[in-house]
Amino acid sequence: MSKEHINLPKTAFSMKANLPTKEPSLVDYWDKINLYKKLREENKGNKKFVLHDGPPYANGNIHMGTALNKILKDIVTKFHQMNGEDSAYVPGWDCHGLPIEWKIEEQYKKNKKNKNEVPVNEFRKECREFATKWIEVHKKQFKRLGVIGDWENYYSTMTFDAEAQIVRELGKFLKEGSLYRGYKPVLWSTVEKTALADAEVEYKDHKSDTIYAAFSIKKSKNEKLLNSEVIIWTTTPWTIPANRALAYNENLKYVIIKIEDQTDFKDKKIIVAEDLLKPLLEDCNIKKFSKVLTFSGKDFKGTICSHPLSKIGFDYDIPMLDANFVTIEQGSGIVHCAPSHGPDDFNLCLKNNIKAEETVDDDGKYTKHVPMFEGIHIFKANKMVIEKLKEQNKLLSNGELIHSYPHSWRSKAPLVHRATPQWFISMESHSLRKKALKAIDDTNFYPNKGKERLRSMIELRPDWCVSRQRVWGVPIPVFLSKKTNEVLIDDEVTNNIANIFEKEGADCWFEGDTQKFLGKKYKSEDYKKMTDIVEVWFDSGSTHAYVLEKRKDLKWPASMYLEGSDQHRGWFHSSLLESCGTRGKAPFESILSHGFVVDGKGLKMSKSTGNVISPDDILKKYGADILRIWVSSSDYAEDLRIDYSILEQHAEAYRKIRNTFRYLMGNLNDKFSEIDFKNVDIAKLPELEQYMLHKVSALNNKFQKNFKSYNFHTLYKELLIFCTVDLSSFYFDIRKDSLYCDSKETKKRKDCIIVLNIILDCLLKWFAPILSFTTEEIFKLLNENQVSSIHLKKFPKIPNNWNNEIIEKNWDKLIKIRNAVNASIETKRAEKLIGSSLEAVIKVKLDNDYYNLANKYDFSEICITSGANILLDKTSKEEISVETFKAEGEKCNVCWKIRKDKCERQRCPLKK
RNA sequence: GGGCCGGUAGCUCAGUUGGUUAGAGCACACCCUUGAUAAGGGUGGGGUCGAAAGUUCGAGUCUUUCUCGGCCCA
Repeated sequence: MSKEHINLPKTAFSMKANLPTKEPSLVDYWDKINLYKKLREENKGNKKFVLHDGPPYANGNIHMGTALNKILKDIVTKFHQMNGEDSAYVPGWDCHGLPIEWKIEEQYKKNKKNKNEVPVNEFRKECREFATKWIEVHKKQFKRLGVIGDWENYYSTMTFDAEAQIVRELGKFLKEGSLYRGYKPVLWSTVEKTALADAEVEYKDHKSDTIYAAFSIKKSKNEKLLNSEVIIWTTTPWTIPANRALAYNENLKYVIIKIEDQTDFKDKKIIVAEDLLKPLLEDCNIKKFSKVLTFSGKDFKGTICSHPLSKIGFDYDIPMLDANFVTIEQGSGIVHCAPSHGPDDFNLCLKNNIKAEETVDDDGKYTKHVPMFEGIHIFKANKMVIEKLKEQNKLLSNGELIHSYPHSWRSKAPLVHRATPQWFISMESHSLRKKALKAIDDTNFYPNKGKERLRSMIELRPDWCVSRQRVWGVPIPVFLSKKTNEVLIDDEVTNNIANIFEKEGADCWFEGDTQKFLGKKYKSEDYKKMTDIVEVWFDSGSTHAYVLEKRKDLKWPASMYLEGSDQHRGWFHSSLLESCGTRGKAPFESILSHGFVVDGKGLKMSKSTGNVISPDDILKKYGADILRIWVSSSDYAEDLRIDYSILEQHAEAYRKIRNTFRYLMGNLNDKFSEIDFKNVDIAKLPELEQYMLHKVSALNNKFQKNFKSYNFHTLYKELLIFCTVDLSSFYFDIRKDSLYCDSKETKKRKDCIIVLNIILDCLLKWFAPILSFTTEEIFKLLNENQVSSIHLKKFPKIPNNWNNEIIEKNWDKLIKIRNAVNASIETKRAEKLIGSSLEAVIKVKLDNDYYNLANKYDFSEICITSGANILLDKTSKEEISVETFKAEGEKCNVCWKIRKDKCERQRCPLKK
């Protein structure tokens, strides 16, 4: 019997995927048919779902984190799209800011160019070109991942309309009065000559000089303290010249000891916290001493010291102030305060009417306010300070300490706190904090823990410093009166500036003509133009204003913001504050945050560890669909592990899914016919088919549930299990007989074909948001003449009557019998009695319950054996017991069953 | 250093309000098949639930401490 007489599967859908070569042509196809535009046209008027893209920084190739983020966004967008919503996605880029500026400066250094000699706008132009270049690179890389979006009309923070709107937004804070000019120590880089944002600071080990220095007590209400020296410890000796106060904690106990060693301090009385005496004695190598007095910190009240360098120009009163930030963790229990060089110091001094002044300039050199040290760089001053203290007999000891210290993320240079004039948005003056906390309450978080995370940050954060002393960004559009030094607040001016920016871009701010910004109302010679720029978090925090509000295809607020969990302090945070400050509400209805990509062991990826995998590596080796499976199958609420063995595993799962599709298509001979689900006469189908449709219905319910809660990894797993367990090893295996051997006209086979069509249809749609390439490859094969896309389709609507719990219950039991049969067959197979299950005949003994159900079914079909006997066994204690025998007779060349008589099929070659 | 989150089979994940011998898929091993064939089917092994202590009749689940990892902050 030749094989032409049976219907073997035939399909053009290859088993081997070849994704790395096939996928790029599908990207081209989506471009060619202009898929994004089609999606918008076909969904016009539908309920909008807007996932607002958090702009990646236009700098450098994408990494796994970016890929994860973009794929997740694309999956969410596609799910909503196929759910029947108008799910617009407009990608954007963050362009201003220090990293790009730094890149250009690096190029200058290479070419021996001096930044200060280059006109500002020439420099800005280069920054703009740099960002533009990377946007194009990113665009290609994102599209390669299968991300569908409005790539032609993307947004960026550096377009003229964005720059203009940022000015308008800032103007709202200015007008309201919550934007104020303050004077605060900020973390300052003397290398980049700028204040740094929190996000721009890295903490790493640094070797610092440490000193124990002595401040003589000048005046005290407590006579016992007189003639003693207060000891302070610091890791920044260079701040001693800026010292204006000492801080103690009134809850601590202090002790006066008299030093008896033969040193400069012989016979001197020093004061330290009692709990820190022991380590201090060791550090300072003090062997002989006597305790003079123990007293409470409260006794310091009103005490005035003199500066240790008082005899050489530092003739200040140094008051002792109570502060609870003083602890016994390290040091001496008394902290030296330089209000210009530390936030705690600054606040304490401010409270006590001690003003911070400019003690260090932009470059890190002491100013004229610091006698003796003027012009010296602070990082070179430690030695001098130590020397001078020694000369003045005020240095108890000195040493070195390696500790965690803030550094610039770009230059890696150590940072300092430096008091500078800065622009702040107040958290309190107009209840910004309160509004933001309320807005968090009104937002849905996926996962829920994000809510607490954002809330605790908003609760604690200080006023928002929005100014930077750099050039690549949006200028802070403010004028100060030369006479009064007051800020000019006039809507007309702000709007005028914005309108000019809209036409010319923000570059014109740095050109000579100041009058054009002031208009006719004010004279340029009366006003000073500010040169600070707006920090980039304000730029990106305002995207909702110049993207969501401005574009007709989008909506405000966004349906969702979706970013890595670090953005609780970043974009989620700044967008929330900006929007609450200007609109009183959050610019998002929900926030989805995902964890970080780590290696297979859960460690963070880094060049030095050598565990970095780039998206490009994966695309070349596996293809984007494997990467997309990795994204969907991982729990994004936690960190996501990736390495080649994990990818290999997902590639294996992909092969199973691909083969499931291949089997479906093969048996349909690539002729897919769209079935109208509503019109399926389900009652007329065989029960197995009814059961499969019930499975489809149940899966659909899970699918909907998991999609709505954004539980993609559960959703994917359900789909995968359906393919492997329900289809491949069960339904396909059983129906192989009918599909291959029955003639195409038989009802049984036709009914099966209907179900195969339905399953193919559903699986294709369900998988489309995840396996965007593979489902499109299949869709194109099945619809050769159509200029369409699987991504234009909607999820299937499953009729309610497909759900059939009675059949489910029954078949769960039948499958239990089937499993028992398989186990029995396996024992005979191990004994080498039989090979294929078709060589077996089974005898199944069942208890009453099982028998009443099972005797209506043909178990040779369900278990794929050549014969089956179902018997009632009232005596046995077991519900199910199975015996397997070797089938006797001849093998039918068509159905491969072994039997003594002719089978029911007409083509059976066996004689009667 | 502080805050938050997390650690369940080799991998990805389930494990309801504490309640029988801790589950699934994949991977692995062995067997079968050669009419889904670089496929398919069957059977099976594999976990002191990060560690320790505690609460309890009973802990993967609650408490404490430790440890490892991640993010954020200093």
